Amino acid sequence: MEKIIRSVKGTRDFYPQEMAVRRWLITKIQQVSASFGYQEYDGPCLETIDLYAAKSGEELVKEQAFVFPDRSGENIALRPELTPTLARMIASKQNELTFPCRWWSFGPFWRYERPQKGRTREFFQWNIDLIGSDQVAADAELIAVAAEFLRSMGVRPEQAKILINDRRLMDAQLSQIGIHTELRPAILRQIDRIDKQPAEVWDKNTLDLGLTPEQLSELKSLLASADLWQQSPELSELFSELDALGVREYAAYEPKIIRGLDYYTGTVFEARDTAGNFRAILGGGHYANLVGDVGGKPLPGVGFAMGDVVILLLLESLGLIPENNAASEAVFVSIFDENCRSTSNRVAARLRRAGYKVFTYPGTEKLTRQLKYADKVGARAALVIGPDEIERGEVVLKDLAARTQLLLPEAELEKHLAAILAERQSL
RNA sequence: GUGCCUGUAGCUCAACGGCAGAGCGCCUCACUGUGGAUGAGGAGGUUGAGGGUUCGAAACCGUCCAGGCACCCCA
Repeated sequence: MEKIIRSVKGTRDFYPQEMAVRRWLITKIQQVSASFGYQEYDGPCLETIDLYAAKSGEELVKEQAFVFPDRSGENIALRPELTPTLARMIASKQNELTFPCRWWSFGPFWRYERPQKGRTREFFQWNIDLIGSDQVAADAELIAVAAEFLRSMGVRPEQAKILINDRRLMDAQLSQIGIHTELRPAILRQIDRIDKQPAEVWDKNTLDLGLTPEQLSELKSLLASADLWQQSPELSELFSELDALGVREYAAYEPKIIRGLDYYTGTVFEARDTAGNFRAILGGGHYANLVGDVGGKPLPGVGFAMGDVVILLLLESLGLIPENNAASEAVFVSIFDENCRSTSNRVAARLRRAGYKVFTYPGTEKLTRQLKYADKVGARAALVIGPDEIERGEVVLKDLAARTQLLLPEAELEKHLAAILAERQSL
């Protein structure tokens, strides 16, 4: 093995094959976002550490952000999430924007974490937010966006579900059990990890937080209550909205969903594969005041984020990633010999101007090699233009997939090419 | 940051203290003005790195690097 300088831990190389998949994912995200009237935006990848100081979970910034001093000594962070940037962008134009804003973004993020399945140090994330509305309808809309996205990827409701809860409901329920206000945040965090710890360990840890055995028992029956949402007017309305939006089948109530980030104040949700093979596909919720820490008038909203890693793992496991190959609709023009090169180039140029994707061979190696090359890179069609064809003004058009070929006048080339490529479209 | 598992040819893996191998892929040829196939040859490894134990290490031991699994946290 030669000494090759290693890539940075937790980063991924996107070769054309992987890049085509990423491009496909971005296209789907763009289409779904636009179909709900959302506009694309982006912020810088570099931010001052101060932006994150007051917001986010503390651990997210202190332990999971890539932070380094720039040449002037200022501490710069590679953005670990987009929400603080969004808050700043909204706050600084708060008086000129028209609310509610519907914004989405897709870009790279970095977190200094231990890489493992579904988690890398550099990842791409779709962020989408509806800002400036406190209505249940806004929460429902974002969940519908998530559901329609899953649908557009070919993921069926029995394969992945959006699990929904409401922090206000949980808070009220904890209060009813008699859990004191100061204790509730810790209990909520504990609820969030109930499926990650063995039952006895979780019980013990929960008791250690200060619950009585009776409260623990009540808490556990609370978390097993699939009908709890019916006690929440907001959730009742939410599920009814989801029904009208045609995405009810993707949604499910789940009292264990809390979400880690502090700024969620109402509806919280995350999408998970029903087989339980992967971590959360996406997560989000309702916040009471996006711009609270950045200054500006209180502004509620709802949004979610989806990383590229888990969704691609899921799609891969479900066989839902299409074959993507940039060359698959391209035409290969072979170069028979030096004397024929100019004719081949002329034909190639003409086809490009007609809108086809056309590539040639750099040298004049024998046809076997050239056609093998065309086949391996996945070209859809190939042309052979030798001395005999040139003399008669003809070309040989090969359908590489069908393994057939036609000898035809050069003038009829476009007509036949269009037929071959149309045939591919219909597959 | 903590614990556990793994690292052998381009890829997937075998060899488990005694000569480092297979399948696939790659290259050449049969092949002539024609790509899936078939056949015949061929190239390719300091066994992740650098130490130790041993007559002898891919294998055993500790260190580092990387990947995976769980925790933490989260997309």
